[in-house]
Amino acid sequence: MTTPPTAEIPTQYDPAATEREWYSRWLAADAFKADPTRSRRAGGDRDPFTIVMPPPNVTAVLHVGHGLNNTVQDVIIRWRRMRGDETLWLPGTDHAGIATQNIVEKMLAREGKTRFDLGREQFVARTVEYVADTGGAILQQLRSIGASCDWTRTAYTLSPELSVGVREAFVQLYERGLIYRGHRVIHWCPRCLTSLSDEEAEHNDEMGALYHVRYAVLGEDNKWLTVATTRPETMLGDVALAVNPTDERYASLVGKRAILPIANIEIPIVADEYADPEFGTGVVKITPAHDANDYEVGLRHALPMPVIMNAEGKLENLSDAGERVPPELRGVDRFKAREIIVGILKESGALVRTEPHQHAVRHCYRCGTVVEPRLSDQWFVRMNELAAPALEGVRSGRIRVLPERWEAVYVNWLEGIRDWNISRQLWWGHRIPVWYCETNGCVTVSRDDVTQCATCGGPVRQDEDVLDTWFSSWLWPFSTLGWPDRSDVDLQAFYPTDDLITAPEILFFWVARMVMAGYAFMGDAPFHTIYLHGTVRDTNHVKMSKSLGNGIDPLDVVRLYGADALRYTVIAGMGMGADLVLDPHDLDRSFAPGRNFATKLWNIGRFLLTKVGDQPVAPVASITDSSLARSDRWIIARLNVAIAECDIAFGPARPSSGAWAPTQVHAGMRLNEYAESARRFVWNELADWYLESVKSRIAAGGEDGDVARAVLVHAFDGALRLLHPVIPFITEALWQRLPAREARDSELLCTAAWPQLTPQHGDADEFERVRECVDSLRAMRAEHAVPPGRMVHAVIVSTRTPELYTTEAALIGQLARATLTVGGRVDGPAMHALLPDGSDLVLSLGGLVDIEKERKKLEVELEQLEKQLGALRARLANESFTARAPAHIVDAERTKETDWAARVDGLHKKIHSLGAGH
RNA sequence: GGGCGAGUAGCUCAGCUGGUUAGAGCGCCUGCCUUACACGCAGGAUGUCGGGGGUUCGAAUCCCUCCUCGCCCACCA
Repeated sequence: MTTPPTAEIPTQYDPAATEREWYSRWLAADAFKADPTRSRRAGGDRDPFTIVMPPPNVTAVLHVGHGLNNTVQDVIIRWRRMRGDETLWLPGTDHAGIATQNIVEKMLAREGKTRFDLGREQFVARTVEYVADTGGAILQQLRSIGASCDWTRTAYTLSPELSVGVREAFVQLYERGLIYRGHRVIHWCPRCLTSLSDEEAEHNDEMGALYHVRYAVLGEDNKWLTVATTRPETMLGDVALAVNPTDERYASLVGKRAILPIANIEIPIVADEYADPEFGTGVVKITPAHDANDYEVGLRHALPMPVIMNAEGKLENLSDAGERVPPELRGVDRFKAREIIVGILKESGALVRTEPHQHAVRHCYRCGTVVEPRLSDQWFVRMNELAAPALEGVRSGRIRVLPERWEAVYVNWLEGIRDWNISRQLWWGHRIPVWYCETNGCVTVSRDDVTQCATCGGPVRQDEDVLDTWFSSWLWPFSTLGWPDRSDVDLQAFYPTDDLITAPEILFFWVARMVMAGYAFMGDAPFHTIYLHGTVRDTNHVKMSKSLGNGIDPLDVVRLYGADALRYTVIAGMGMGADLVLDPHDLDRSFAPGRNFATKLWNIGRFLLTKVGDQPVAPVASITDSSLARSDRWIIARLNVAIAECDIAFGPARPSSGAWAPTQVHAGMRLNEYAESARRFVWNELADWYLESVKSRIAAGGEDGDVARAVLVHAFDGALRLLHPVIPFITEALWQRLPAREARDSELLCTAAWPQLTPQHGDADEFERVRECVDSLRAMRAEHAVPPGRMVHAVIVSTRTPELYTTEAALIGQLARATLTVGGRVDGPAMHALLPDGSDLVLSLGGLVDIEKERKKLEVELEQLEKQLGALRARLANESFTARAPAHIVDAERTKETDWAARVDGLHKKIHSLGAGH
C-alpha cells in the first residue's frame, strides 16, 4: 500500500469518507474472514478465537443497545485479531417468531385483515416476503459502526441449514425422553393467541382488588364460607373450595358442599395444604383450568377441570363446563365479565367487601397483554437433566460469568428450573416435527417430513404448532458452524467458542439455555466466558427504547461525529456491568468524550506526521541507548506502561487450562480501563509532553533529529495499535500514513500485531524532573499572573542533579516560556515577586529552603511508617495471630513487612542524601 | 416474600484483594485563537467517599445497622 504524502492530510477529519474507504478496504482484503484451516483444532498454527453475535431480530433496526453490544464484541475480536488469533465473529439474525408475526399481523390489520383471512400458507409466504425485503437491515447498519464480522458466514435461525439443526435437536431430545407432550395450565396470551414459556410471561406489580365473596354451605342454614379472590371472572370454573387441613375454623366443614354463586352448582369443600390460613379468609376457591396452583389441587383431589374461557379471553362453556356460564356472560371479554360478575354478586349480597390489593400480574413480553393461565396441551422439554451440566460448568470454572454477581443469578435459576414449554400456536417459526396418524392416532417424531404413517401407512397430519424462537437460538453457537454435521470443518475449528457478550435480560432466555444445549448436543460448554454488559439509559435512568421515544439512533451519532466517536464514548463510559447514561436530547454533550478524542487524535496525527515527514525512520531497537534523549527514554517507557495497562485491562483471553484458575476467573474485560490507558498515553503523554519536547530537535535535524523522528513514529505506531480495537477507522487512516519502516508486519492495521514491550536500559524517570520543573514554573507564572506573551527568568538551584537542568535548560525554557540560569544562589524564600521595575520576573526552583521543608516532611513520614512497622512486627510475632489467621493472610503480612522495611530504608537514605547536600 | 446492586466533585461514573496528597470525562472559574487541535492549550476551584456504630497502627475499601433508590426472581388466591 502506498504512503500518501503527509502534506495531503486534511485539516478536518472526515469520518464519513474515512469510514467508507477503510471498511471497504478491510472487506476487499478479507480481513474479517476466518480460515478454519489455520485454527489449531484443525491442524493450523493459530489459536482460534470465536464470538457468535447475539442474533438481533431479523426485523430489527439498529438502536443504541445493539450499538453498545456490538461495539464491545468488536473491540474484543479486533484485539484478538491483532494478538494473532484466528478470529471468527459470526453474525446473523433471529427469525423472532412471535415478534415478527406480530409485525406482519399489524400490517395486515391496516389492510383490514387478519392472518386467518389469508390462511397459514399465504401468511407465511407474506412474512417470508417481508423478511426478504426489509429483514437483516440491521446487519448492514452494523457495518457502519465498524463491526468486523465474517459476513460470509452470516446465519439465520430459520434458514434451511439451521432448520436441520432444530429438527435434529428436537428428535434427539425426544429420543432421549426429554421432550414430552403435557396437559397442564400454561401461560396464554389472548392477543397473540399462543402459549408462552414462564420466562415470556413477565411479572409486574399492579394495584388490583381482593373481592370477598361468600358461598353458601349446603345443608347448613345461614352458614357461609367467604373466599377472597382477585379474579372473580374465573369463579364460574370453580370446582371446590379449599381450606388448610390444620385450620380449625373450618375443620367441621371439610367434606361438606357449597353452592357456587351465579352458576348455582354444588362444589365440595376440601382440605389442602395449598390454602394459607394467613391469607384473606383462609378459604380459597379452586379453578383448575384457569390457575396453575388450582390445577395441582385439582389433580390431588381428582376434581373436574371445566374450561370456561376461550382462547381470546372471552367466557364460554368449553370442555366439561356444562352450562356454568349463563347466556348473558357468554362471549364477554374477561375484564368486562369481571365487572358484570362483581355487579351480580353485589346485587345478590354475595359480595361481602372489596379491598385494594397489590399483586404481581403476568404480561406477555411481546405485546404487554395480561397473560391468562389456561389448561392446554403443549410440548415440554424436561430441564432438570439438561441443567445439571450447565450448573457444573460454572461451578467447576469451565465457564465464568462476568460481572461475578450474575453467577449467583444464573445458578439460582438453574437450580429451580422448570420444564420449558416449547410449542407456540403461531405460524411463523419451525413447525414441530411431529406427525399424527389420522387412522390410529400414533405419533411419529422425525428428522424428515413424514407423508404416511409408519405403522399403518395411513394418512398423517403434522402438528400445527411451531417451536419457541429460543428453541432455535439455543443451538446458535454450533448450529451456525454446521451442526449437526460433526465433520464440518468450521465446527471443528471454532467450537467451543470463546466469549458470549450480551445484556443480562436474556441470561435465562438464551445464555443459560445455550450452555445446556452445548453440553446436551456437543458434549461441551459453548463458551468459557459470559460477559454481561450494562443497559443504555436516558438521564432519568429509564432504559432507552424506540417505543418510549427516548432512544438514540446510533446512525445519527455516526453521521454527526463518526463511528469512532460513538464507539469510544460507549466503551470508555461504561464500567464492567454498569449501565451507561446518555442524554438523547443532547448528543453533543453525550458524545463529547468520543468526538473530542477523535478530533484530538486526528490532529496529533496530522501534526506528528507533518513533522516526521516521508523519509523512512530507523527501528527504535537499532538506536543505541546513549543516543536517546531523556524524553525519548521516557516516552518509550510510558508506551510500555500503557501496553502493560491495556493488557491487564483486557486480561486473559481464555483459561490457560480446561478451567479458569481462581486468580484469573474474574480478571480482565475492563474495557473502560483499556480505553483510558490508551487515551492517557497518546493525549497526556505523547501529545502534551513528548510532541512538545521534540519540536526543536526535529527542526534542527541531523542525527538527533532522526532519533526523535524514529521515537516519535515508534510511540505513535504503538498508540495507534493500542487504540485500534476501540477506534478502528481513524487509527487505520493515520497508521497508513506513517513513514515506511522496516519490518512493517501488515498491510493493514486491523491485521497488524498488538504492540510489544520495548526493552529499556537507561533511567526513564529523569524526564519526570523536567516535567515537574515545567509544572512548577507554569504554576508560578499563573500565581503571579504573568501575561502569556511575557518571558520570565528562572533560577534553578539544584544540589542533586545540576547537570540534568543544564542540559535540559533549553527545553524547560521553551515549555515554560522562560530563560534559565542553573546554579547560583537565591536568598530567602524560593518564590520572588515581580522585580520593582516590572521589567522581569525571577522565579527560582529547588532552593535550599525547600530542602529543609522536605526533610521535615520525610521525617514525619518515616516516624509514622516506623510506628506502623513496629505494630505489624508485633502482630507477626504474636503466636495466636499466626496460628489463627489463614496462611495466605500471614504470608501477605510478611510480604508487607518486607515492603515497609524497604521503604523505611529508602526514607533513611533520602533524608541522609538531603542532609549531605546541605 | 426471597436475592442482588447502587448511593464518591454540579452531572455521569472509575477507584481490583484496606496503605503516601481519593481520580477521569463533561460542566464551572481565570487567562490564551502560542502557524496540529477553541471538539484546543495553560492554570484553578469543588468531595465530613448516604447516616451511625465497629475491627485495625491505618477504612471510600472489611464487619454490623439504618436510610434512599434501582434491578432480578417468586404458585399466597
